Amino acid sequence: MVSIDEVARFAGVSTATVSRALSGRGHVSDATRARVETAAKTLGYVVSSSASSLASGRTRNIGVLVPFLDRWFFSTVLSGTASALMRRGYDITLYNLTADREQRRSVFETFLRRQRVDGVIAISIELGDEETEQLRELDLPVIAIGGPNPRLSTLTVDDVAVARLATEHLISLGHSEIAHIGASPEFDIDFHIPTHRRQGFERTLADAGIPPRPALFEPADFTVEGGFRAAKQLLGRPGERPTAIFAASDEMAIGALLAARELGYRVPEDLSVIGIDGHELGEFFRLTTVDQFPLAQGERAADAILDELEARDAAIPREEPRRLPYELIVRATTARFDR
Amino acid sequence: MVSIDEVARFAGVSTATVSRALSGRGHVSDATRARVETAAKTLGYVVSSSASSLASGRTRNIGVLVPFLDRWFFSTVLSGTASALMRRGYDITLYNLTADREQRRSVFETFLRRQRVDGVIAISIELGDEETEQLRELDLPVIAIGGPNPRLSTLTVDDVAVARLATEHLISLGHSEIAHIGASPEFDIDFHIPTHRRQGFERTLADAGIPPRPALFEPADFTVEGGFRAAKQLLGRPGERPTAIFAASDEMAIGALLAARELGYRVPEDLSVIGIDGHELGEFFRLTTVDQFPLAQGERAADAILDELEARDAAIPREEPRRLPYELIVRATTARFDR
DNA sequence: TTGAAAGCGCTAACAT
DNA sequence: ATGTTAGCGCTTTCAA
Repeated sequence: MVSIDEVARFAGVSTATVSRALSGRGHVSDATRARVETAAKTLGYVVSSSASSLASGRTRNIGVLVPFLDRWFFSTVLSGTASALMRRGYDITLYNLTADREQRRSVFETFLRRQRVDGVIAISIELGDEETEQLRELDLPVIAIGGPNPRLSTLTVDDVAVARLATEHLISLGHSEIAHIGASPEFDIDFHIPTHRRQGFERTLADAGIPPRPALFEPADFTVEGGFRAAKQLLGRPGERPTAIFAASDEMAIGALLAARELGYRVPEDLSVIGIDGHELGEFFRLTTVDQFPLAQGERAADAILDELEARDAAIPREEPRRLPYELIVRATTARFDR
Repeated sequence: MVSIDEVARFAGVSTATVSRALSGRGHVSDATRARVETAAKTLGYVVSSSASSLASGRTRNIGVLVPFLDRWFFSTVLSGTASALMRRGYDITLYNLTADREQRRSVFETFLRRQRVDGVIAISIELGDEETEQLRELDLPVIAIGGPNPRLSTLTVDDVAVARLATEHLISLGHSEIAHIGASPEFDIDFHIPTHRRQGFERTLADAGIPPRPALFEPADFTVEGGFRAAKQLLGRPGERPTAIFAASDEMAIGALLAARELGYRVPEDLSVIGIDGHELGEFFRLTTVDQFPLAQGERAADAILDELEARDAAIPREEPRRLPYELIVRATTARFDR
């Protein structure tokens, strides 16, 4: 492996100058910089990250925490983060927080403390108090997507408002028998997003003067299959039959669509279906949804953390949770209901 | 950040002993080791990865190359890799090779050469000759999933045999009008997997004495939507109508299933459908498939590279491509065809 | 089994 | 604008 000394010798300068020329920190004359760059290129020199990190305290590496790698939403956010970080020359070290408590502890207690990263992005992780504290103690910039968590800088989509928008869309089309597939109240404690969506739904109904109908709520696990099963229950039960289903994720909405078809419902003539997320299959299924632009969320988080890193001297403002955009995308699974 | 000196002082030993006790390299008496461990724990000491890497030349970090982060197959393999590496105390640095040629070059020329990783796992990447060479020049263990590439250690599933198995399944059920949705021959140059699958299909038909029917081949892009469109073509065209469809991926097979339903075909009574991969939705759609266990593939790659790293002294055998297992999973989308 | 000390390859003061 | 040099925090000989 060619080292900085060889480059210095080749270019006829000191190692300090090589370092300055290549890193862009400190002043180097254009002529010298050119010589150094040529030398580095011809010798095939690339800085050793460990030596550089040890000396400078910067790693050019961001740790990214994800709860799942193999679910569409998370891998899409991650994809956005990865490309944005790479564009700016940063590496990304991936920590997949599994259900295994012990392994999860080790991420916070050991992995993240090895001084391998300059900052941390937590993608839609429900952090415990202790974990939040451990993150803060790293004394590194941290950006969390999700939350809001008052103790951390967060990028947050207003899930209550998102659900409100979806619900209002259905109400404005004339629906009042609206079913909801989402989180059951028991989950409230450690998974807030679905709960917020359910709250947005319920409040919007209340605001519109539509009485709550417990029978039109069905819990599910955010998978296609879960949505399918929930919709079968909702549509198959004798008695109160919804004219619209609001699923708390697109994957569940797709499951509901499939269930409706199997039961002989025409969508949207007999039944309207709306989801949340902006899933890649939404277009294919002509699904009406509230898009939350997950790819862009990942990119934003990357940009936010790098901005924070590069403005490290300026007083770090204790930030309000930054709001993430969302948008109603009306496709072909929702329509007017004429009673 | 507490350093090794503080631990040494606290435990009343030298830094060398702390290093030995904590890393497990070299001999330390049990009593001393216990003292050091206590000291480290009470002080909250965690070794600095850059200092350790610089001094030892080992990073405890594996670079993982993936072509896509947001496609089910790749993120599932990655998930397996990530959990296996983490279990063994290794970090993982993620390199997402995008379509951007320039960015892709920079991964090989810069990112991977920063001495940040002890080894590289390449997940289903079609590597160019130059890229293969650059990987070899890193002088690091490299494991590629896919290939086979004679210049690299690979874990390879025999795609020709996989396709043969799927095809034989259909033939054994009495089908002879079998359509294939897969890669068009033009892709042959830089994406081998679908091509191998097509070859396995064609050879098996030939071996069974079934004449090739160009009209029963339809190219698609490995997405649900692509499979849907291809199946619509296949099933909607007047004239030769297949009794079975073999899709080169489960996602395309699911698309085909949806298309068949829309056109009023009953599956499997009127049409059999088989895919490849072992997609998580396969169970839900009752899809017959040839599972290639992507999660396990990722774990295997992780184990393989760590084994190679930890046996670094032993002569590194230039290996045969190691074969990955696959298995026919018969569910409910295939059935006998009685003419 | 343990300690002393020489690096590992850089960066950043400090000088010039 | 450039060079000299003292670390950065470990690991690993080498000696004891």
